[in-house]
Amino acid sequence: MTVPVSIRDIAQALDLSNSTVSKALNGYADVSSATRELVTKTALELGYQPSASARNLRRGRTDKIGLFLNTSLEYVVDYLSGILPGAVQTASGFNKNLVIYTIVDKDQDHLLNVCRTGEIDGVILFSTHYEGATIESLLDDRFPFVVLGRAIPDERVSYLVPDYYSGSYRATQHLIKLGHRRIAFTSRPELTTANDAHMKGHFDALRDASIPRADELILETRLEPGSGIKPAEQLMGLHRLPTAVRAFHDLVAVDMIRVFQDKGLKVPEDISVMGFDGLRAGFMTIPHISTVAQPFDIIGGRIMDLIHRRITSPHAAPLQEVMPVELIARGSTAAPPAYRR
Amino acid sequence: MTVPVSIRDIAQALDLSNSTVSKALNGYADVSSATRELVTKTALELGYQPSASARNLRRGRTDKIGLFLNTSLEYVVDYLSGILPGAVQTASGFNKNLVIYTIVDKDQDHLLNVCRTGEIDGVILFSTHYEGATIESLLDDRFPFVVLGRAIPDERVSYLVPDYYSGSYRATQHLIKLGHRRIAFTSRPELTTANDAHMKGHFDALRDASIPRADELILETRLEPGSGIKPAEQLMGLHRLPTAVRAFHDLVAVDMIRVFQDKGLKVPEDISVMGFDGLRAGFMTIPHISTVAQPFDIIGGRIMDLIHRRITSPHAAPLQEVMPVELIARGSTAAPPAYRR
DNA sequence: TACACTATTATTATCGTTTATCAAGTCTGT
DNA sequence: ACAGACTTGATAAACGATAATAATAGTGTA
Repeated sequence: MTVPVSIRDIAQALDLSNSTVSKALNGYADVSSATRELVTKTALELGYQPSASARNLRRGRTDKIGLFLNTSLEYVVDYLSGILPGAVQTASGFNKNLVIYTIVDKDQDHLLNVCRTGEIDGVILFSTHYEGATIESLLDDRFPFVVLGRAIPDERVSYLVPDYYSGSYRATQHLIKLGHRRIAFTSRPELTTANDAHMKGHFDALRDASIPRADELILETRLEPGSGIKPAEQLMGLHRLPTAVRAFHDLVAVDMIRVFQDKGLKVPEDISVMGFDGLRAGFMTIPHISTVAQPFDIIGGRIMDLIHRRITSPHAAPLQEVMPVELIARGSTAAPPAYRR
Repeated sequence: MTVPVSIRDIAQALDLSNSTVSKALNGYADVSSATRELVTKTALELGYQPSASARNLRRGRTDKIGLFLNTSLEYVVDYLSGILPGAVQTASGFNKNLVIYTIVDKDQDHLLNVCRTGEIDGVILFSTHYEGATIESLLDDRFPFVVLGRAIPDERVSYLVPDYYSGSYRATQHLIKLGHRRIAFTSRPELTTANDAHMKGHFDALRDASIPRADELILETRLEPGSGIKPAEQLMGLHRLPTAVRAFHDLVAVDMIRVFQDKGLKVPEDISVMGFDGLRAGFMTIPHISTVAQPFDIIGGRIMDLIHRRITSPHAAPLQEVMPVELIARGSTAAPPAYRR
């Protein structure tokens, strides 16, 4: 059993040609049911399993979907954890498996090289891992890919994106309904489409409530760990504190809450903090973070559907989907303090 | 670019044989530096990437490590999420990647079949996914594997296991130090080695504090979602409630806290709840769960080290390692209520 | 001049499948 | 009885890389 049994072993055992054995095992018609039965029986007896490498080489596919993970970005790790069960579950329904590669910084060459080795049939691109040129290259190669978390204004690409605009609108609206009028916002300018939608949702909600826009309340943040600390400190330095903050995502909210609490502010009594995405990290603070949750369980399966579609019907029009999000009020948001309202 | 460029294309372009090209690219000595340079240059120009399937077939390995995930077990998903960053990070250091397969129930045939196709070079077995016979089969096949989370009393197998005994001892000791003497315990009899260690740690701690053992306080639980509900309800039915409970793992603790709070009990004022494992789920309740944390970041990398070692030096003695765990007191444990002490 | 030796490149077999093409045998129908 | 169709199976050519072996040219030495 140590040395793997090949199709040839079965053929020799039964004095057949290996093509016949192959056909018998793969359900071709031009094999008598008698031989087929014989072949399957001995295949089972010998513990035969077709060599994946040989089969892949011949068939020109591997039935594997790739996904690149930048392990230094806590945000991405959390996000991946959320979609993983749905993704692998759905993939296995297609007889496909998920391969997880590491990517350092935005090593596009590495990503493209992996795709070109043919070790995966398609790739899921996290919005934070690729650049425009990469998409062009993949399109050139006609390599199947889908983008997760960013809307690409190009009809040739398939993507799945949460409804940033509506989520952002409702998040700010939630704060306004609680009575807030001085609401800070953290943005990530380099993530253009997501950021634009966030901003637009926020400002539309303000406008609809006739709240004037205050530039001092717009701060920048990044995706790296600890990226909520600086903007929180900046806010603390304002002569007049906002009564609520919209964090760009839950990890930023976690950082901000820690900073506020360290400085003696109570959340939500003194200041409300609203997160985004619905990461598990939103539960790590006390109080838990009010947020706009992406439906991770659905997203995982759906992104797999999309990539599977790209692979199996490359000529079908790419799908571009917007996922509805859900506002979840937890403990980090409440009415503003009376004295500062 | 659409059609992949093979080693033969380079050979033809330079009027060389493909073996020379192969050698040039793989750093063999018997190639003149002039040709080597020429080859690498045109390889780059043509965007050549060696076919993974062809290479795998010829080399007899794939540089992939497999891991099976039962997506219906929240516990396992949480655990995997915890070790994932460290695992893929370390794997990429060995030039290996992680493939995630789904497993339904304990489909051992599926697991073994995947191993026999040769699509992975080794496999990481979660303690919850395999059976004794599987280990025997893998040993027969001489297929590299390591077990995560269970101590196998067999010198031929490599495993990595948290220090259940010491962790359990310290968890109970922590409660005793807070003043508890009536401490309930939930066990999972079917997980023999882990359970035995848990039990022994618990009872040793009780013995060392001269606390008599009370059988009514030992309850059974399972791994499935919601498995903490039943034991919590059983406890509520006792004529005399314990002042503290040791949950078998954090998810059980989450369930129990919910049940207690639903019934009007305050945690930790009325009853303390101690978790185990240090899953992220421990943060989902208010208060956060006191627990004994496994060092997930280290475990992920270390389990990769172990499987890598099995693969590269199959004749070296298998390593069996016990990971130190850390007691983390959060909000779910406190002194017992005075009136029930 | 002949031979050994080195350095470099070519030839060819091989990994284990799948599949296009062929060949042989069995029926069917006129 | 024989052409033609229909079954069933065999042969051999890929897939693209690697590696063992062979071949060639060039150099040095007796």
